[in-house]
Amino acid sequence: MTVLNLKPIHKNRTLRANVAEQLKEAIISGALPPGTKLVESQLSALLGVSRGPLREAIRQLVDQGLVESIAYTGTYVASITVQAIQELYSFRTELEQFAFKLVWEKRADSFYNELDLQQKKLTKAIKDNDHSAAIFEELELHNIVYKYCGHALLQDTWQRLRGRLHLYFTLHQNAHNRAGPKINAHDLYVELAKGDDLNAMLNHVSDHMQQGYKKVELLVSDIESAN
Amino acid sequence: MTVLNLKPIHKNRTLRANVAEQLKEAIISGALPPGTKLVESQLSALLGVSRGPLREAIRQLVDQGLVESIAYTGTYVASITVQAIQELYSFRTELEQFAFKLVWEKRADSFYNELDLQQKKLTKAIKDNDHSAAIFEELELHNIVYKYCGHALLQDTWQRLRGRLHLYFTLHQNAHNRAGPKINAHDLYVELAKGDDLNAMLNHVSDHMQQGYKKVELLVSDIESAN
DNA sequence: AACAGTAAGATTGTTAACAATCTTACATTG
DNA sequence: CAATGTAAGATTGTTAACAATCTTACTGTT
Repeated sequence: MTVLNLKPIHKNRTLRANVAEQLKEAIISGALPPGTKLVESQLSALLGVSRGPLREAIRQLVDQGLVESIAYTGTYVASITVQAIQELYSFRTELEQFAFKLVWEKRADSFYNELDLQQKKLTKAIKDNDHSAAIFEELELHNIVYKYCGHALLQDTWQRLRGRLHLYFTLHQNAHNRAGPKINAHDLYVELAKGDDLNAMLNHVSDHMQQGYKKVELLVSDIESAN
Repeated sequence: MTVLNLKPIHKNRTLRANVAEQLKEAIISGALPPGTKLVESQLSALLGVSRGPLREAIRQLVDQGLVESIAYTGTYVASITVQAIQELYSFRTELEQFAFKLVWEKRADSFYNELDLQQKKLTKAIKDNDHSAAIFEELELHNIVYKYCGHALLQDTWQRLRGRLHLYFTLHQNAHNRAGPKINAHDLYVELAKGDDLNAMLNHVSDHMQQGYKKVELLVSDIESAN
């Protein structure tokens, strides 16, 4: 039999999964801002779904840290705190450094090609002024190293953070009305990821994250002044 | 008003939470071995609970990696694979090193005291030949650094791994019919955690984890030979 | 005998009604 | 008027019946 490339079947067909996907999208796109109360009866009516699968979907988002739940009281889109942002960035630094350490000796052409391809997608989104796409493509670029390092647990953990990270980016962008990723911000990242100096890469990850944090720091001041 | 020390109220009172707790206990204690099919109707009857909250509890365990779910087909207690064990140990090494880096400058008497206290509990459990308690107390000892490092996201991630780790320990113990943690295995760990040499601590964490992995390696061969 | 088709049973997914809890507004009391 | 008690409404938690899907065993065909 010749090689047969079949597309994966979308076994996403449970309502629970669809609802979770839509809710997540609504949150990370900023349509449901932090603090918004998620009333089950309203949402289930809105989505044309009963409360059972909706509740299961909400629980999933709780586990991803995108919503917070208080028993018998309500679930709310997760609020942003200074500490949460700091933690996310510091933790993410560790994860991505670990990922590069793992992937370093395993890198191959497919890895390099995907980096280049993804960088092009990111650049295009920025040039097109498509802020929303730019955020997605930036996360996709960082996703590559996790995908290739072959560590399922690490990738899982990264995916869990990714939603919150996306939300922060979106909020920052909405608050300051432009300012997606800069056009050349990832040139060095890709360069080093294809290069021979692991330590340089690790240091850059650290720097890159700190720069990212500085960017979101503006959001932090907004939050503090809002209290 | 004088200082008022009230115990936290057990807001664990939703069935979902209670069921999740009991199911988790049943799994990590080995009562429900890997591969066991969790039939909702059976479990709900057994627990005297309807399927709604039971399903929500099961979803929670899925997110913790303790059970695996296939839509319309069934949920099963997570199987053990060599890769999963390796990943867990390598990832845990990174997490705990990060935790020690964070806590190092913040350490205070309460931290040292808790280490000593917990080491005593662990030693007692081992002396009493209470294997199950020894596993718990060992995990509690490692839990301390996560508790004191003040990084909620890190602690959360650790908690998520802890269940699976507990399960591996239990399985290993059941398979080889003794061999909880050795009586002095954590002396150096506590010593270094109270000492002044961060690098020595980080190296020891790495060694300690590798020793732990070696121990569970026996379990690995059991798995492989079972296939 | 091997294979495809099919129907019965079991199990998960979903729904809608019911129960428990919380919040809010209002009345009561000192 | 402040503080406490109370009742109404809203919302989450729970249940049990119904629908969709999968598995398995059986039948028939080649």
